[in-house]
Amino acid sequence: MATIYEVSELAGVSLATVSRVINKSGKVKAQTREKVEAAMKTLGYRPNSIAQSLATKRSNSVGVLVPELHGPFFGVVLSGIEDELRAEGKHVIITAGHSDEAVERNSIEFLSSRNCDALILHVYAVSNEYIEQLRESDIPVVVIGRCIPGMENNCISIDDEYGGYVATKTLLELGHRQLASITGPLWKNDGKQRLAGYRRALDEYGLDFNRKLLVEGSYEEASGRQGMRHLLQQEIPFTGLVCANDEMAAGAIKVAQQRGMTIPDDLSIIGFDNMFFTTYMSPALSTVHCPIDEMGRMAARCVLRDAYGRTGMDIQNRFEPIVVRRASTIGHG
Amino acid sequence: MATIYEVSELAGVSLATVSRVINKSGKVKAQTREKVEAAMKTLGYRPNSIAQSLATKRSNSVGVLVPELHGPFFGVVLSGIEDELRAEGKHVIITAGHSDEAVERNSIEFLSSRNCDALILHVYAVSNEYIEQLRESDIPVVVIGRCIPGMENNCISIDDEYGGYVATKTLLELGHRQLASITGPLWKNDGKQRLAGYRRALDEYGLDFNRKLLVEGSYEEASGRQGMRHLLQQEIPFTGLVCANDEMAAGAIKVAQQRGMTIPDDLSIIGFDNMFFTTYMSPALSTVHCPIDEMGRMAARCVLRDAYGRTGMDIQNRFEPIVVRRASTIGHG
DNA sequence: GATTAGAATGTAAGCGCTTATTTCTTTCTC
DNA sequence: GAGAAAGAAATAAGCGCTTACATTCTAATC
Repeated sequence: MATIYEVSELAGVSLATVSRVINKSGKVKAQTREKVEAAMKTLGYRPNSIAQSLATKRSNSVGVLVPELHGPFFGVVLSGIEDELRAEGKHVIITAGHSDEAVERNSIEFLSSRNCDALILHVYAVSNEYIEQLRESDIPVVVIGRCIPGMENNCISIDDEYGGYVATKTLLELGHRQLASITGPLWKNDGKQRLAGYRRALDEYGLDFNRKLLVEGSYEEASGRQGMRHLLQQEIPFTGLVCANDEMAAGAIKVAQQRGMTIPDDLSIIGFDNMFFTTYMSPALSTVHCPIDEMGRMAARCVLRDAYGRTGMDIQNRFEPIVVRRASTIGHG
Repeated sequence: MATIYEVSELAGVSLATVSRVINKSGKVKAQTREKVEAAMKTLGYRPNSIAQSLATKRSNSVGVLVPELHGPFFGVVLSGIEDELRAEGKHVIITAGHSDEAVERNSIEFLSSRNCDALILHVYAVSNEYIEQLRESDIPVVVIGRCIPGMENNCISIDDEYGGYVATKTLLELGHRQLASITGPLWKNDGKQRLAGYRRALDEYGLDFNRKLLVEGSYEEASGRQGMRHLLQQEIPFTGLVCANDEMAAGAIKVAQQRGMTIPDDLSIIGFDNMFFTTYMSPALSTVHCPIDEMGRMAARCVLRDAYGRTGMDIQNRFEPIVVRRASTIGHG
């Protein structure tokens, strides 16, 4: 690969001048610019961005840490991020944290030693303190899916409590009074919040919260199946089921149907996330829509603002989920 | 961030020595190594990998280009790649090519100017020649989902023709004789190949290929719905449907069910890819399994071999799809 | 035509690290 | 204990680029 030196030689100008035309910085006569451009072209020159980074202390890359790369959720987030960042010529370096504290920390160090200009973190295990500390270190950080007090402007989150609330309320308004729920992992903030919303809605309707009609899941389809089996075993009748995400709802439906139940006639079910596959299911799943693509974009914009000094961008930090009613829920009584 | 210089100062040794302990290269007395390590620790030193890259001409990062970041398919591929590469301390830089020639080329240049040590490409629009040329340029390239003659060792692909063939044969063996198909985009190689397999199976059973029972889809769910509507309009009876991917199969099932058909009693449907959501559907979708996670891993291993000189790895370049029978297919006649 | 402000270009010192080469220490042999 | 060989550490030259500062042009002014 040709270097800037060869270009300067061929064009008969100094390194500095070549650099100026590359970066469109400083003044350079049209005529010399053309000479330089011609030389770059004949040499097939492309600036070495590693060298640029070293000299400018900007890597033009932002590190992204998500729990998993596969699965329907994070792809969408990444997609939003990449789109927005790429348009500004920034690179995206990705790693997976696997919701494990050690792996998450390790990934973060990995990314920062790579001189990322900023970090976008969707983490579960690492503490708020750790993140605050990181932020003080110098590198701009934006957090997805968590709202850390004191750094609201750098967090992109969704109101999970409210989501749990409206999901539950939807069933309640349909007349259901005996509800069950398969929650997310309760050590994860979103799982906890969604459950809190569930309970608030029950409270509001003056209904007792029955511990036996609650199972803690893991957000995976298998745990939805398992949870459903467990609920059925209780032999306590229920006509509505609130699941903390769509995959678990899918699992629950599967089990219900295997047991000969008809959804929604025998049981109304609502999920959470509004993943693309919810419409493929039969019945199509009612769920709570989360604008995750949008959240990814917003995270990218925060980075643009904090690390690259862009201004005047529309940034929304907090999102409100909305219910999407489909065929898996129906009126009762 | 502390630099190597500060470390050398604090430890009272030269830069070279510090570098040696960082890289575990060359001989260094245990005693001095400890001094250096202590200094690194008290300074919280982490090597600047940009500078390392510049000096070694290795960026320790590999560029990955996939058609899309969202969607159930590529996340899995990425996951396999990241897993394998990360374990070796390599970074993954991702971009999306959106199956558009200009965007794909642009992405590739973007990645190579970033001094990636290798490229993993899952492209649709760019030509084989372009890739061959790229490869000659100097940077190791591995291609997913395409088998380019002459660079078989750097391609990870699946036998789509065979996949189309066995999918179709599955229905045929179940006794279906009137088949329809919703294909992938026929300008994409995989779409074309799957269709070829479909036709081969028909041939083998001495069945005529009826153009009217063939619709070209786009791999998206909507096009599955549309395709199904179109097929139904032909008013030619068919009892089996082969879809070139699972999403279109989901769309087709949706429409069939809306029209009051029962799957699989009225129509057996088979998909392709074996995406995770196929088991969420009712009936669960029969499909053709493609080991895409595995393919991602293999691509990563090729990179490890070609760019980082690792040896003795198990690498499989060509994969064979296998049918997974579920509830959406049933015997006929 | 001398003066000079401003534009255009050049010079050279880094950015933080690696590594070939050189220099200084040990250790060992006879 | 001299000399050779091996081992440990230091020196210094880059890697390809940016940029503050210095220098040289250019053209406008009187």
